[in-house]
Amino acid sequence: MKYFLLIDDHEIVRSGVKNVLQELFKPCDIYEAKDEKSALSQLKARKYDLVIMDVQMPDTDTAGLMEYIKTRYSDTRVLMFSMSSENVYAKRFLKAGAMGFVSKNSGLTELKKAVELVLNDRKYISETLAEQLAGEIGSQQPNNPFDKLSAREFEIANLLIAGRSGSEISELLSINSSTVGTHKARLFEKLGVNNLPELIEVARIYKLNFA
Amino acid sequence: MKYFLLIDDHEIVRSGVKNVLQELFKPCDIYEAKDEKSALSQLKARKYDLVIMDVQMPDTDTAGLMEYIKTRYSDTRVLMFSMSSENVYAKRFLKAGAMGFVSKNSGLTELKKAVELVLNDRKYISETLAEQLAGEIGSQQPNNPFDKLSAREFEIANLLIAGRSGSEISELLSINSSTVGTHKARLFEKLGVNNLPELIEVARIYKLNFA
DNA sequence: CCCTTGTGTAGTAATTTTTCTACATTTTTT
DNA sequence: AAAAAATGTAGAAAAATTACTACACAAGGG
Repeated sequence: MKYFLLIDDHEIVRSGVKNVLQELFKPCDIYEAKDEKSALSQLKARKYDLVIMDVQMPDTDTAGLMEYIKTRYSDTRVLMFSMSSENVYAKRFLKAGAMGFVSKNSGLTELKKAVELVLNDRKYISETLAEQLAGEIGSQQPNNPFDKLSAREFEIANLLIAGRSGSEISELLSINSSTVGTHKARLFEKLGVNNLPELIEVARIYKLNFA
Repeated sequence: MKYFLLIDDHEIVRSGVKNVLQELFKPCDIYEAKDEKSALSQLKARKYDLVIMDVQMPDTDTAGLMEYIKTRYSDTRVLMFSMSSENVYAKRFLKAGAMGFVSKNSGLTELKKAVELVLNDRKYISETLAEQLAGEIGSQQPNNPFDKLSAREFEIANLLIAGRSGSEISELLSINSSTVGTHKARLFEKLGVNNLPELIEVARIYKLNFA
């Protein structure tokens, strides 16, 4: 008999995941929590084989909650689940001890696979994510991707986030605007983002203090 | 026998909604579409009593799709479904002819109620939304600056926030990129912002959801 | 020490975006 | 209904950004 805990603020999503699990593991108990508070009390109530948690929930520090579960209930596996395809989240949670990461795009088949693997104490990550992570994980990577930036790149990242245009930055720093472009491309590459909103998102995730 | 069509890019959500519908209407046929293309072909294949569609799907002009359904299949009711709790979308889609609007937060009970009402050709809006709508009627001015945007501007604002470039938007909406530029300038003006980060910030403040 | 890698810097060409202007429709106001 | 304002659309020109490519120099590893 398997025990599951679903932590997600959307009842409809919980319902969807629940059906998948019930179909997969005929005899199983599935508990639900719609916020941090109920998650905590559910965790206290019994032991779980697997916790499936949404990465983004309002008013909830999901990263913190995950780490709490890992320390407090170390033999409970955690599978993170995201409605957004942001791999940015994935890296962070995997490093923090999650056993797997499933993004919304990855349909039911993938969810099933992930659950099965994780229950067998094997990690699960999607193929595309695996590729991106290859080499990165294990090696001593800074936990904050902004640490990978050079001083100049970091400076420019901040200005970009503050809404400055390339030409403004070029003037402000007295360098050619092509140079700004080069720095921008390199920092985007290092952070694994493709556009400004993504940069802002990553900055937010890592609590980069920008004015 | 009722015929339903679920249009949502998340398989898990479709699965969740499907279960609710099957439970409510024992004999019913539920078809699914994960994108615009399959939605169109499913629509052509048979008549539906109700289409339930997610407001935000990648590479899909959901507003356009909804209007298409309303003109092409006028007796098919459309219930919009949103992963975000925001009324901003609701008002727009209701105005454009949707029979109801359910946000993801509003659990299964509310979804059921909405489906039942709409199938009886009655409109559905959530209580909280009704309150806000009522409040705005009294206090002439909109409490959300995004209400000042036209449908097109709003659409483009969302795409911009989602990280789409002008040229991508121009392709998606099949309009000239100059047109996108014009809309962008006008919506920036209306919202009083000067650049993308500011737009994102305003959107965040007013809890405009974006994927 | 030399060689590889990372960083700061630009030039040029190709694209994209911005600015301005314009105009036909809607929509609103009077 | 007539007039005025807002909207959706785009063309042309100007400006900015991106994509490459290149190169000097500093730091680190062998």
